[in-house]
Amino acid sequence: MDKECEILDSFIRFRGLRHTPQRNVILRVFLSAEGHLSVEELHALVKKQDRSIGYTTVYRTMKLLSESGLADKVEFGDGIPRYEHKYNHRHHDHFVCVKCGKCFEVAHAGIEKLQETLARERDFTPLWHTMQVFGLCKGCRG
Amino acid sequence: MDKECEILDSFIRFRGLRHTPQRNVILRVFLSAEGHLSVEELHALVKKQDRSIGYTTVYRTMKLLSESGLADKVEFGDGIPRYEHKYNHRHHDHFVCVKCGKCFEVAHAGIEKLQETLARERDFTPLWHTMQVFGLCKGCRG
DNA sequence: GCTATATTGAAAACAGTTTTCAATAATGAT
DNA sequence: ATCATTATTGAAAACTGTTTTCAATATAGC
Repeated sequence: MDKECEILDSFIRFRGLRHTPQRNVILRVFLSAEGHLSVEELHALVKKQDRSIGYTTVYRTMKLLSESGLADKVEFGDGIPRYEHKYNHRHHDHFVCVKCGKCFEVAHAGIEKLQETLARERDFTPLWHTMQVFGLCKGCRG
Repeated sequence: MDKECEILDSFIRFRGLRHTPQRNVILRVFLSAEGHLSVEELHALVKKQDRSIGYTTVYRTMKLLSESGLADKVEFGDGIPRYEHKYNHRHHDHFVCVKCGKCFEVAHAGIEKLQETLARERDFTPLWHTMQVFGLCKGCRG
């Protein structure tokens, strides 16, 4: 968490932006929360720390965290973007249960390799990718 | 195209819905268009055939085409869902150029296999998946 | 043709996000 | 510390893509 604060810190300095208590609160709340959070969920958590922080500021700050490489915006096809931690987290794909909504993260070098190969065959330079597998988790299959 | 009309036809009958000229026009326009079309783009094409058809009807009809298995809704991360042909088209992944927006379709059995394996290892029953690789195409790399 | 009701298009409502704007607050210079 | 500059904030308004509402219309079965 110290490291992440430092990253935001230098990003803010680099861009000529300013430190604010709101940004600190939002970063802290985001980092201490697990899983994939929508802006709405994040705002609800943030308000528990400081009810005066508006959702506009959460939107703006999450954009900032994305740009600084601390957060990653992911989409699971329900139209609601969510944010997950990015710093110190290897890239992974998502297995989403269509019944309970739970989401498993899967990192596998083979997939990345295969994508690289397919891209190269088509003279395409891959920069990043997203993959979601939708299905039923163990508990929901019965 | 005859086959697709037949599919919509029986889907409409099966569901107790009704045939309308609007639905026919929209299906025809969708089938004769190439690539990945947003509702807005589709509506523009449809209006060339019949200016009285509203965008609401295009939304409703595309939902119908999806449900009947003729169309597939795909998302490329820019927040604008697009539709592509589904009937007689094998599942494929998308390579999207982040500069020019062009989109290549890639079908590869290896990826599906790998996904199956990973899913099974996690006691997860995969139903469908989407994968997008973002990068630079040959022309845009220079 | 007649009836029941699905469909239509326009407008309104809606949801999530972004912009606007006046008030506030952080930063660097003094 | 004080001041001047200007980034930031929160609320409200605007915006965008989509869905719902509703009265008018059109379809399908009798």
